[in-house]
Amino acid sequence: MSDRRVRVRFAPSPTGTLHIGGVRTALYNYLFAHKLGGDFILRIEDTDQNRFVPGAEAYIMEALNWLGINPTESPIHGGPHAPYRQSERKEMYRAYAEQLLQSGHAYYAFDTPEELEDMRTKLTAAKVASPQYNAVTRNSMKNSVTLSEDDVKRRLDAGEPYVIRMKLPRQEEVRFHDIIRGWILVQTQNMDDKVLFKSDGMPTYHLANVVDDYLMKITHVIRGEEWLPSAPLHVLLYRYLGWEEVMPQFAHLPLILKPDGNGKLSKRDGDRLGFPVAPLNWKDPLTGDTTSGYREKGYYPEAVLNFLCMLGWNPGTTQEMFSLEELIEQFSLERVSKAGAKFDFEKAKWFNHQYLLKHSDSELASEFMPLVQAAGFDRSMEYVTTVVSLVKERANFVNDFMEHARFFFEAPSSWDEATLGKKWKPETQGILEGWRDALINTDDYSAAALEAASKAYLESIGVGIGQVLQAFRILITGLPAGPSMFEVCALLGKEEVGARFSKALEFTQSRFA
RNA sequence: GGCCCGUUCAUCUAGGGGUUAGGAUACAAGAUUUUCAUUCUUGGUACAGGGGUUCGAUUCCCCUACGGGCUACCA
Repeated sequence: MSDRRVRVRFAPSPTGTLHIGGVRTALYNYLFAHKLGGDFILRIEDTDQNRFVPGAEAYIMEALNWLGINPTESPIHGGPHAPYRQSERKEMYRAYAEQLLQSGHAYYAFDTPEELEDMRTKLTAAKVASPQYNAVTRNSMKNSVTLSEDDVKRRLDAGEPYVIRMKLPRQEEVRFHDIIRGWILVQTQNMDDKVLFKSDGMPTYHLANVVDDYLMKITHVIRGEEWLPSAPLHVLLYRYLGWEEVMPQFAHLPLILKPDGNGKLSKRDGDRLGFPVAPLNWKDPLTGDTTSGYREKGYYPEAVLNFLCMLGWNPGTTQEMFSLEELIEQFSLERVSKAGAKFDFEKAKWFNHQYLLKHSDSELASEFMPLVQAAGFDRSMEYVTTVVSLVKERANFVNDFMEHARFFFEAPSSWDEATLGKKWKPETQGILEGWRDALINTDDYSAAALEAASKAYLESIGVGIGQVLQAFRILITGLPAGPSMFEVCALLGKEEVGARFSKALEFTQSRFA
């Protein structure tokens, strides 16, 4: 067992978007596999035909690809254990259910949904602590434990719908080791005879999962904590199938919780709180519901990975910024924390800002250029590069650039009157008109020269720059804050500065005179 | 309700029998930028509660509280 090649799998159901918690599970699997030189497998768990959503599988593939954590084996990459969709493996599960039937660890059950409902309501009414289909109650239900062999055969031959249930011992302790949580003990009296094989001929998660992990030679099962309660069942399945020797090791990850209130993070929280909980935009083809994604919001995949990884894991040092390569090198399941983590959207933005700042101005300009063009502006790459260098500090996303930089592309159509009014004094109009003239008469349009010319002018009339700088800014950009005004004017050029000045001064004249 | 898992600053977390309980984000103050942002400095707030064990518990054990997950012919 210990010398087996490490093989892990990410096994989502194609029921909609990939939730951000699922992305983290995929990431941890990926990191673990690469750290140990093993294989990372994507298996699509689509045994529930009712929940199948077209496009969901492609979405998962695209998301993993965007993040750069591609599997080595998958439905589209193929691999030695294909197929990797459970619906296409349907025929394989039957034999294992039969094996369990043979060895007495499973039985046929013919109960209708109404009968099951009945059983549960009766037990609840009788104040039974946990109503379940188990070693006690199965004796009063319609199954191959209570029915005669002939009766069972007759029903099967007649094509009566049935399921195959696991036959759990009445009282037995199941213990297994979880890499993150240590030893877990559960009594079979608290578990029930789970359905392994559904009446539609499909296995349930439990059977399919164990069979596939065995067949695909999975060595470590790294999955969300929501699976912890059924892990003992899986352990028993390995035992009854005779595979205990090669049973994978388990690692149940803590959940990602809502930033406010209680409960695990859900798709709805994203819309409610205004941040994405999915990697990519998604529109449900059935309901038409849309979910926004990190990619479209403007996040870098590296930032998402970095942020997600730190939610529930840490390297034991103070390092926070990690490349994928560094994560692979440093990751270990032992350092995954046990408690659920509340999602911190502010920190996610901070991470993106850090990654944004790591890009060079020319890289950022290339990223920003399509948005510039989409807004209908035609500027050189050189111009855009300078713009980007002036606004990048105050943006978390390239998508935010335009909001800070619009005035570099077109003259303001309005001016921040509230702020202007506060700063405005009777003499302001004259001071600014003089400033305009000074700048119009300057030929050297470097930021340094403009600063020198401006200061010389203001000094000559005995005015401190602080008294009029903000008004100046608003006249040129429309906004009360932004990059250095001398840099702004240098980039805009004499003609544009003069034009903006004149137009704005007309406005202030009529507005404040 | 039952079963299982968990609980260190507002949030993510480090630490793990003897520490001024550390870092990051957020927040606040100051410096720089005569703007904003960046950057720098500083600041405040945390071991859920109660019992043990121990010379000594945030750290180990038990109980309680709280939080979370599961409790389907869903995964």
